[in-house]
Amino acid sequence: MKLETEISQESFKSEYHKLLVNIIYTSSWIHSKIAVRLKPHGITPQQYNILRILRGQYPNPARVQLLEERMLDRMSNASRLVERLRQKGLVERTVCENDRRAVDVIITKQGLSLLKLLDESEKVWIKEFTAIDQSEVMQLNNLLDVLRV
Amino acid sequence: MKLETEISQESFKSEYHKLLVNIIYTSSWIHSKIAVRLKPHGITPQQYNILRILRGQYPNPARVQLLEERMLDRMSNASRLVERLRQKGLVERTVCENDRRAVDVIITKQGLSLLKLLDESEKVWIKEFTAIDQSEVMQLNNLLDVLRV
DNA sequence: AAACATTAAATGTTACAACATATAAAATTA
DNA sequence: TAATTTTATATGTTGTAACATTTAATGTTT
Repeated sequence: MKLETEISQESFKSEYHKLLVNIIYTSSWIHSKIAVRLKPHGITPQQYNILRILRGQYPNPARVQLLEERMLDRMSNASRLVERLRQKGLVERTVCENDRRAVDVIITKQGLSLLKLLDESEKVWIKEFTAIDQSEVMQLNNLLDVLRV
Repeated sequence: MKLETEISQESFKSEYHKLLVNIIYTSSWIHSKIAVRLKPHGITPQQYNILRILRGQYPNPARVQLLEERMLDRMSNASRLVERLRQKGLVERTVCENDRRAVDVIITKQGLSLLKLLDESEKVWIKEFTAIDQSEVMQLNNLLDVLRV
């Protein structure tokens, strides 16, 4: 749907100005759709992001540092997110043997089976995007990569 | 820059999967650039968003409800944002005469001149996006509108 | 008009982002 | 080796998102 309609703004100073708003708006649109899909499973998009990074490393552990580097939103809250996931039994934390400052985080069996469940729901969900075809998606990906210099 | 490099993820299940991540990542990239630009002026991106909506209505006031509808992030925190802006002297709140449940919010002279200042800094900032040309920006805008069915 | 429903805004709660600071362990240097 | 610096993580604080509930005013119904 046209951005102008969705946020009731008649015009933008330029197509560049519109693009910035369009990307932020679309991101928040996608984010909320993902949040709704995750909600019945008791995790948030940020926690989901962490779990997927951990699955990518499995069966090796990942340090908090690595999680921070790969998260979509930069910050130093990874240790708090890990703690919440630990309380839910989805990850385990062990102080690293050779470097006792570091913490090894590993996804549990329970975490892995939750992700498996969510893979299925994602498969169904992603089919919603039928309005846009494969070549247009590739164009979008390329243009976004160009935008971020 | 290529998304895969930026978040150290070698591959995606599909271009569609990549697109979702790409949009969220790019949005957070833009958001943080805006936040940095606003910081010296003591306001946040959300407060900036509210001020611009109010300027669009000026010299008429806007109700909290209208702000909520037009904000990029949906929620019911508009009244708290307005309160923060009021404390900074950037907006004024008056209980509406004909409907005493409603609140009229109007941007102050001080708010308007802050926006004027920020318009200048935006002009400079937006020139950073030279990697992408006008026609590509229009393509991106159209594709994002198509994506959001 | 009194009872009930609706509406506009405010407030409460949990999780998170961004940023600053603290803590403890390891690495480096004097 | 003792002192200093760096590194890895944790914690504290402010502002916000998402969601639920509350409060007060207005509308509607009987």
